[in-house]
Amino acid sequence: MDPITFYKAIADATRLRALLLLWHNTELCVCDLMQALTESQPKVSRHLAILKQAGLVQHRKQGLWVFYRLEPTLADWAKSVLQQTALHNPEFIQLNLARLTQQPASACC
Amino acid sequence: MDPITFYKAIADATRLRALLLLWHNTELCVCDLMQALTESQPKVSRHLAILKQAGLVQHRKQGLWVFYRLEPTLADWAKSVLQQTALHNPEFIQLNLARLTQQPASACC
DNA sequence: CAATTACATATGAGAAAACAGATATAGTTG
DNA sequence: CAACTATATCTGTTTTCTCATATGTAATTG
Repeated sequence: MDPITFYKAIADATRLRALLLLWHNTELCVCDLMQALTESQPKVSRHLAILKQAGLVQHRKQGLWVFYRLEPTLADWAKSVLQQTALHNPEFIQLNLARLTQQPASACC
Repeated sequence: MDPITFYKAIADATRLRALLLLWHNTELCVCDLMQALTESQPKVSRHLAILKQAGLVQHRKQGLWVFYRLEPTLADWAKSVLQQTALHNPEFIQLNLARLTQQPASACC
């Protein structure tokens, strides 16, 4: 994993929030993320595509919807960076996490 | 330290390389970095200004030249991120480090 | 079963904004 | 004045957003 590719990918609030939500929840569909991030569908979809392109997430299609999760083969140092970020910046995703747990996972679909 | 500010700052090859060089060498002047990075003076200077603006480095003026070092009060998680990056991506700064040690520190000034 | 409708997601186009680089120049210090 | 560093300006590139539309799948209807 090239560090610049990695850092460019996470140097955006929408993308970093999405990643940290996936760090907390292992698997989320696009509509979950739309709700948690309160962002439009095309915006979320596009940013997820960027994360996938960069090799940070993988996706799985199930019927009508698509579930994303962190790329399990992500380099350990990159995982560690995400973990540090998640653990020491709780306020950064607090609201988004709350919006997620208001609804049981994937209740939107 | 806001994570987006931090990651935007390091999501650039020149800036990340400069930071990692400072991680290895504690203190370097602009001309050291110019040599190690083989980049123009205005380019190095401008990127250092961005790093300083983001709170990642501090600088000290001594006579004619300016020495930069990592901001010592940088949040621990951010330091940890830089460390992970430095330790697990040796090839990323290998050449730059070599160019640095060819000359004794600040031999350029 | 065929056709239609509804739904979730992805993508394309175009405009606006942020960014990076080069050259020239300005400060500052000795 | 000479050396080192910072900044201004212009230019070309990259990002990002929004709106509209396409794709693919499920459910419904006749």
